[in-house]
Amino acid sequence: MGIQERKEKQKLEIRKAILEASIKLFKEEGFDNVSIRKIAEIIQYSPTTIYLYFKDKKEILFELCEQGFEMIYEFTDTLDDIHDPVEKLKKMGEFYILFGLNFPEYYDLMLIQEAPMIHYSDLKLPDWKGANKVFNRLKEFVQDCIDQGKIPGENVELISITLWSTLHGLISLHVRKRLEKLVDKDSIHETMIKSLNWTIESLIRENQK
Amino acid sequence: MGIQERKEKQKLEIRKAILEASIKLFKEEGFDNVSIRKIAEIIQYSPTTIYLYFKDKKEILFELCEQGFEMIYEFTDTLDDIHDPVEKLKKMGEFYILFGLNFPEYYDLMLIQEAPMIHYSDLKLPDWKGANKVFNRLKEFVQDCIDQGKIPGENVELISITLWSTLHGLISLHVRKRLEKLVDKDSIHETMIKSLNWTIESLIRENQK
DNA sequence: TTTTAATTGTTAACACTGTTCATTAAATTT
DNA sequence: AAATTTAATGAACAGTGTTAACAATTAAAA
Repeated sequence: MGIQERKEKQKLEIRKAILEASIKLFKEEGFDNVSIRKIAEIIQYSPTTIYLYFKDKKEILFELCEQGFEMIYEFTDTLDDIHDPVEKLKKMGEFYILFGLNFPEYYDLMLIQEAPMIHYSDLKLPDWKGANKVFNRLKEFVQDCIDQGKIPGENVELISITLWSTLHGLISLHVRKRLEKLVDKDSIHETMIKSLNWTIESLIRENQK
Repeated sequence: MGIQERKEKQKLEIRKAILEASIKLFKEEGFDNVSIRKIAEIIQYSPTTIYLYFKDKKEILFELCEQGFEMIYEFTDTLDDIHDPVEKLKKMGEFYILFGLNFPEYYDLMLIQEAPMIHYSDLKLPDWKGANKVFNRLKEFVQDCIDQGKIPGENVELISITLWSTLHGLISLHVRKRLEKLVDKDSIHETMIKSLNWTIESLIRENQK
């Protein structure tokens, strides 16, 4: 089955080339410039060829998302040094905020754009793999806080999702150009950090009453 | 200046017709079907005529947004009966959640879509008028809570924005098809309500320590 | 009242988009 | 060498927002 193998390999290589071209376009020219025709031009194939390797554009965007979540997930590994779980939580939140502020287009694609999610429901993939990896990390950290008696642990899931929602709310308001209408433009990062700290602190204080 | 007046009136009428056609399309056929050509067909003018009354499509979308915020704002008036400011806050949050769940496309346009906000930065309008009206109401309620000693009042702005962000985070995750990947599909509303209550309760409890 | 000027509306076109279908070229199997 | 499967493509579809050039209508000035 040497020929079959080589063929599979070639197929994967073209897939890879398509993805790399997409990422290049995405990073250098922005989301709006990731078009099938432009990808095709980079890899020197006709636009229709892309449809032999990906079901549609959404499937390509989905792969870009996964890459983004991997970036966040990899960061969480660097938090192993910190022993205080509350500090871990804060650092994770701070990184998440910085990710949103520094790579707004990635954040947009990963958590706001509808297209990549429609792909999921089509193929019924293991649901939102990359995001779930990150979310599970968050839940671990919250659980650690509970285990060490730092915060009251009634509902890990709810606490985690509320924490995430707060940051996602702020970041997505910013990414989609709304936060600067409510908050001074120069204090957006500060506001997010304050909001994060205030939320976590109130969790802790509640436990200390 | 009778002629001028009549002309202005006619101009406003066509503007109104364009907006009404847009709203009709938006409500009946969804956001994707609000196109300049379709609007033109409804009002029986050529597509280019629309550009005599609106700078671009974004300006039309902006008007739809304002209409949506007015819907929310009008609801806040019905909260005058409630005297407990905490209850007011909760009811406002509950309504906001229902708005997001019942009119996801409106919510999307008002708080997620980029297009209507780009219009703002172009014309430097009084910033995000409708949304600010609603946000000010929220701040009033939070201030009431502080004044009546229900919650600690260090930073009204920060508390308000954090509360809003939490709900916006949840709703926008839902509207953009992410929440169902983290939470059981049937308990989305429940999760939102729990998250809202938990956030407000922790605010109150913090004060009672 | 006639001519000039300004406003209002339209047609055609541009430069795109994602996607599909029929057709051709290449590689593999019989 | 012929038949068959696989890979790749060109042309086209049906749409998008927007603009420039042109025609028609209306108002103002001569």
